[in-house]
Amino acid sequence: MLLRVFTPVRRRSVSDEVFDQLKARIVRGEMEAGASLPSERKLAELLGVNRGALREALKRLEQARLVSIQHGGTTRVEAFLDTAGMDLLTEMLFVEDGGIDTTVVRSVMEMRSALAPDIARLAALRATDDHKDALLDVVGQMESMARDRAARQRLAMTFWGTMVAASRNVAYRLAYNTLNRSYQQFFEVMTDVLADELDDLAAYRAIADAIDRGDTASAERRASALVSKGADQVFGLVDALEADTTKGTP
Amino acid sequence: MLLRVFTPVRRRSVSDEVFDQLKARIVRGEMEAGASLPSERKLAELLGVNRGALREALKRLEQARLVSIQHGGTTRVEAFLDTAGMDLLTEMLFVEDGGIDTTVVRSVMEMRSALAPDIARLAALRATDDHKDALLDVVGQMESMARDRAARQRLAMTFWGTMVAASRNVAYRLAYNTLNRSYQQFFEVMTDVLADELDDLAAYRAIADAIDRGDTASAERRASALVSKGADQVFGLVDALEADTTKGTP
DNA sequence: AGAGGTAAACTGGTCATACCAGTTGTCGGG
DNA sequence: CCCGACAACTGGTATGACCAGTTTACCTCT
Repeated sequence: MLLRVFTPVRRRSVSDEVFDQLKARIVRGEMEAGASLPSERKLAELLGVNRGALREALKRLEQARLVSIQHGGTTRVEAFLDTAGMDLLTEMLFVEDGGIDTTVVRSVMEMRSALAPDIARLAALRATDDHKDALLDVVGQMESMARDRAARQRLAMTFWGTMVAASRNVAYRLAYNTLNRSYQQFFEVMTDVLADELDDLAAYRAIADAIDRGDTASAERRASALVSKGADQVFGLVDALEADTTKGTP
Repeated sequence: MLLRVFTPVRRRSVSDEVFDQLKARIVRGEMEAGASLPSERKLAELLGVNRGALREALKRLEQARLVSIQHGGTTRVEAFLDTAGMDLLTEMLFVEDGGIDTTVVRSVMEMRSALAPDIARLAALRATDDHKDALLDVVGQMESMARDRAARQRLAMTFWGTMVAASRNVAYRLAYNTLNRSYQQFFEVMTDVLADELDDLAAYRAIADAIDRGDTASAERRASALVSKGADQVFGLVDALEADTTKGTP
């Protein structure tokens, strides 16, 4: 962790700031779906920014399908649960006061559990020799770092990244990019939470071997078992957190 | 189809046009990853647009993670397969001359097949009474339109939308929004392609019933069987298309 | 009084221009 | 040869004007 003592100063531009602020307000339900935003001129004045900077933010909100803009009409808030894409997951992970939304964490882990087995199956079906070599190599590295779980965690990310590439499924690959991004926000915490999964070196080896010999059934089964370990741990954790929360606010 | 005789004139703004053009060029590989774009001033002049309009497009490309912008530095093309989100699927579906990319279609259907069973399982686990009623109602409507497949296809979309909502998994819900959007671009074609699936009214009924009584195993199994029907048809079609293509260009 | 149409007053969309704020490279002095 | 200051880039922000749609209110005609 010595590498991260100094957090890089992230200079945030005005339009980024505006985008994040409006996005947060919409996702937290402070502006209900269907409601009209103030006109660009008024909103820019309210926020104390230039109209151009505001427009950059609004166009991005439109692309994220959080608002819909109509030339001549007003800009309205969308029902984002029915329109937005997975990119919103990282925003929804956090609740107002810095806490995390356990239902979102559970959702992400459920999706991971559903996708990983099929990714492994397809990888066994379609992996090129390069992919196979890369997988076996990564697993070898993991085995050589049996005592450093955090290092293996980073290698596991490489492992799954290679798996997704080997599956040759572009939908999985793009979904993985987004899921991975939300995962990285909890990277340090996950080192302990996913201990059972990360310590199961035999499973990673078995998956790589199965893919190497094109054994789809075995790859699928082993991958399912592996990610279930981490998922079960996370489910237990979020269940406990939810029990605490409901108990704490009677 | 009488309702759609007149296609609404979709006035496209300058910044939308620029965004689409640059996005297409990047996705088609005409600008390789890591390459620098011309400066905003030059690019605006090349495109014949104002710098502000160009910036709106560039900020959207950055949000889609197709480019990375650095204050003071140059704007560079990203390796979008490793960065972009699922929203890019709709763009990648189409190849330069208007044809479709069969590998993308296959990817989407594979993802659908992987997610649908788990969505059904979770729906059986978590559906509220309102969700159950809505599902049973939709299935009832489908059964009453046994002869109009296109109408049932629209109802099937409602069915799955309700299923996803009932699963209470926000990751599935957001992914569904994106997948559904790409699906709707082929809506008319799919009426025939998915005939086997859409005609299996008993399956929809079985799933709704299983969810109504909280039978997770049955819901999962029936959903898996149902979507497999459509997937198999699509796989057969794209396999044939690919065989034609490779044969046509020796 | 009601229906119709027209104009004014909104809304977002585009533009030109200037300047601020970073980064990069170059050139001169130590 | 090293190093620091200064151009000359780059993107970021701001102002103000005008274009292009939509909505509304009012006025006219039936």
